[in-house]
Amino acid sequence: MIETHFARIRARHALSTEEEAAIRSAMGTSLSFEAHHTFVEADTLLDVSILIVEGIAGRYKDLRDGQRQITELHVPGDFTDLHSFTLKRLDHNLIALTPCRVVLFPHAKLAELTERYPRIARLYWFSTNLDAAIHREWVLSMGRRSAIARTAHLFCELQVRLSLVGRADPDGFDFRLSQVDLAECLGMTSVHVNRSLRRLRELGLMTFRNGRAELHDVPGLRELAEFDPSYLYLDPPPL
Amino acid sequence: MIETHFARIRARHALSTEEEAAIRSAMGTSLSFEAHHTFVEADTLLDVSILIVEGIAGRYKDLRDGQRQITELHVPGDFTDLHSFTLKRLDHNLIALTPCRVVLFPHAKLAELTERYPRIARLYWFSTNLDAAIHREWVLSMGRRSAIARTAHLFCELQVRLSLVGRADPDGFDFRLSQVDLAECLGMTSVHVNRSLRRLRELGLMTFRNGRAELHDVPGLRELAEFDPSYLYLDPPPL
DNA sequence: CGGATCCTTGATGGGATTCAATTCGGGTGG
DNA sequence: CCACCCGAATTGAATCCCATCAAGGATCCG
Repeated sequence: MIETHFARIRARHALSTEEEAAIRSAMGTSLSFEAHHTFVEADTLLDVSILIVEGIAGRYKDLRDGQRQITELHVPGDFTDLHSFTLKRLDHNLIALTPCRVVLFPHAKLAELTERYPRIARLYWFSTNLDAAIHREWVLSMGRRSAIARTAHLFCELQVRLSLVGRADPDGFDFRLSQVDLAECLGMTSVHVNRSLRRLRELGLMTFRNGRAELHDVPGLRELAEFDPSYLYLDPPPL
Repeated sequence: MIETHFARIRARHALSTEEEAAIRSAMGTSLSFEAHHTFVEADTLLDVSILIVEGIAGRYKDLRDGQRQITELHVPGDFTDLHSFTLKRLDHNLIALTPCRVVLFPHAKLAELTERYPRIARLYWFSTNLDAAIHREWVLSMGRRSAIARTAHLFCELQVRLSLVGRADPDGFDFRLSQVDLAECLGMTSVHVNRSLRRLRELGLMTFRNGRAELHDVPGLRELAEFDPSYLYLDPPPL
């Protein structure tokens, strides 16, 4: 059920079967959310962290006038809010962008787990630091990349992250978000997302249609986006 | 010497004198950096984390054409790269934006410290999660706030963070960055930073000149920026 | 088949960049 | 003491990327 979680960890660090069993024993309730359901609201006190088993979720913040910014996407195997273990409440909301199945990890169990296994504590600390690295790359995208490069970069990132958990091929992946959702990730309007996607299609780099991304020219896409996967820490020294 | 660090921690959590002493005992060498010196380069293997004693530092990434994006600013009392303790190398560079005095904390000492004092481990985990929260707010700024609101927001954030360590009054603070530096924080050109600052001055909200920010109307500034300090977690439940 | 939702495209406008020139302030040395 | 210089700040003009506004088209589903 949470094999994707172990795949994600093992893409970066060794994990013993004992550690794997310990993590399993910290699992709590399973739940499902419909698409577009905000399942955690900012400022709510939390006593569980949520792991995605299936589906795509996002962290987002709104401005008064209704403008929304998604600050990170989550794929199967990701904790959406492991950081709530130390923060206790979140500064953002969590939404299911597609139908999602999740597993809850009670903070009390995580406390036991991380105290008994300091190495797991470090692995999970690493995991939240990886989220921060993704945030930094998004700050760079928003601040300095053009709309088309930013769009390309997002798909490059997703291709890598989804591959780790067996949800992408080298040349494409299912991704059932609307162009409005993408716009909220990319800090632009859905109209301009549409034009950027058209441009990427015309350049022969990729198509995104009917909830599926086809990457026709990954090197070209990465070149345009200046995508360097090192921020995803796929080859870290042992922890 | 690292009183600002304890002030920063105690603004959010209790810290016993024993814990304080333990942290002190993990201190290593002191160093000074000149302004504009990049003191950590991306992808270098690190075995120390760096605490700022005096000065302003920044995390930044560059694109090929030389465009630079600063993804976070650091003030006295901050670790610039506590996350290198689990990441081992960084996905970004660290630069002294003003002359800086720092203290090194060897990772070996941090490992001892966090294993002996699990609560300190949680406090430091919290600290890196706070960096991520700041990143998220910057993503929102870059993606959805106008140039003037983004500029105002940055000064609101700095006023709060500097106040915690006694480096700001309610109505202003020293801040010896150039408009080019600000542009690299804000994802815009220095020309437009200049125009945004003029607008803020004309609106009677703040002035920034000669390395000093004067906040004439903090409520007005916060209103314009839609600044809500909750992402800085100044009132978290006990850890 | 009608309605909802999402996608697509065109026309127009505006906020930010780009390019360029001028001013300002702080040093430095003749 | 002042001419000179240099980096930083300031301002104007032209341009461009992206947003806004608006209208049609596609797809799906009850």
